[in-house]
Amino acid sequence: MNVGEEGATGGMDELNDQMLIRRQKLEDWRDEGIDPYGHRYERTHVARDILNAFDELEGEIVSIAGRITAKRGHGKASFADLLDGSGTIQLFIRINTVGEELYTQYQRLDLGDVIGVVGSVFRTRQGEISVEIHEFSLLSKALRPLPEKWHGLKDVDLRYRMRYLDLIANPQVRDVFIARSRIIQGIREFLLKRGYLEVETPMLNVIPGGANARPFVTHHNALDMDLYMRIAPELYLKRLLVGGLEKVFEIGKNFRNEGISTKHNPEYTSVEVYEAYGDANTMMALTEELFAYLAELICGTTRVEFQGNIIDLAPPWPRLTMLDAIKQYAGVDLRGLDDQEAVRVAKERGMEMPAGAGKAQAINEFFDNFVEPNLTGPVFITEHPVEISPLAKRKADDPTVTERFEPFIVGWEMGNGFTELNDPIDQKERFQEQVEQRKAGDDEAHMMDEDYIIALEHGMPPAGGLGVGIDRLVMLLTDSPSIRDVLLFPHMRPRSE
RNA sequence: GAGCCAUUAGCUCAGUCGGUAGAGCACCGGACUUUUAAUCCGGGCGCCCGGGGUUCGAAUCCCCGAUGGCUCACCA
Repeated sequence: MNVGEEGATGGMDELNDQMLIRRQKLEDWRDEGIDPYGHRYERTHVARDILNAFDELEGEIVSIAGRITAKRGHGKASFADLLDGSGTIQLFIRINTVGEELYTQYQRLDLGDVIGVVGSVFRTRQGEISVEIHEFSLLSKALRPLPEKWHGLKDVDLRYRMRYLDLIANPQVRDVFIARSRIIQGIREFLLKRGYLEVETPMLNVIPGGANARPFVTHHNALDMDLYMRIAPELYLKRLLVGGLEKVFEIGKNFRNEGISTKHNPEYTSVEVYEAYGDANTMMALTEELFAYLAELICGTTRVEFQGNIIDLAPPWPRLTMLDAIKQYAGVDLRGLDDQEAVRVAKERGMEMPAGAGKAQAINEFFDNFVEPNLTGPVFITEHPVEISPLAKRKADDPTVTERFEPFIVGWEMGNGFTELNDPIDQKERFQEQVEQRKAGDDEAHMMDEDYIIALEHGMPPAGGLGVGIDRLVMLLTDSPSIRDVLLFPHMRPRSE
């Protein structure tokens, strides 16, 4: 049995009393020659139109449609609430106006039924803008009851598995997903306006690249070969830079075969942006402007409230190198230390360092443990060690670190960007190091991508690149503490037994 | 993967010391022609997450499992 057959549902083969009664009503409609699953319905207005333009519409005949979410009967007159895509409006019906037959049919309607209504706009004694029903059509008979009207649907398991009920019962949930849509639209408009070209690259990869992550494996039957779901679009997008598409971006899903948490879902949405002849600084400026633009768009201000804290996204954001950040938050200066010394200091501070670990790993550990949680931000963390940045260009005056940056806000890494490595020989060596790490058991290390090296060998212009996790951005701008709150259908284990 | 917590009616939740199941909403019957968590009268809901065990007796105690949440780990 799966959830579609239990929980809010009560089972396919076990109909509870309410479901039996609704099925009986379905037959009653059919017996009267009425198809309880109607067809197209011409609407003149949605609920919000009527509420907004009452002065012009008072006394007018309108046609609306939606789901009945409440009924308040008074004998020979009744009220109901009708929920459509724009909101809720009250319905009113009187036996004097519609006659006994239609009134009886109205009384048979259940909460959850979808109806179309033709009626007149008026305001009740209590002052509520309403539509008095002249006639109505049953458009869809609901065979299962709605969640409770006052407390809504609270069970998080049901909210995620049966998101449609969540959307009906909890209006603020709808607002989050409307905001999500506007954010993605905002990103697209922001980039298009600046001359970036939107492209699509493969999600089925022969070699997954562009990130350190375990991929999902799938299989192509006709070719009889395994393929990987992409973990990032990066290497394809940079091939486009080689091809002369100088400013490109892609919005889409990435798939990572990793743990699930309040900040991680196996499939998530990112935007990646590349600009030829730019560098990390170009992309940091772009990031600041983009985030500030989106905050204004969604929140009306760059001062965004997240879980009680105010975060000001107005540019410019401070920049802090990884080593300076560690010095500041951990009180340890790793600058000038060699591998052995750095590892020793890390161990002294209680971090586990695997055999063969060097300064780069020590820096990474210090950063994760002491720095990251403190980065309320916004702040750009820069100059990551070259070992953990295999696609980023080395800093001109220090080849041990890269021209890389990560925007941090509320302690989360919101993205990643750098001056792109366009030296094919250096890139090949970096891949080779990754392959060694893979052999040593790191299944998140990169694979060798010869085809990508060949592309670089044709000459890729110097460029800046940026990736932003859109889900986390939506969390930030909608004050949502869990990634599941911004994914319509977050990944859930199937219900067994 | 580990720890903690949760799972009882369609939904939201109570359930005492282990004595065999309750409330509100929803539903059903009745009253009510401007209510809005409508109101009033009457009614019955159930695989107490699943499986074992202890016990005369288990929603309750013990063990195993499932799903979810949080924290940590993993992970950008």
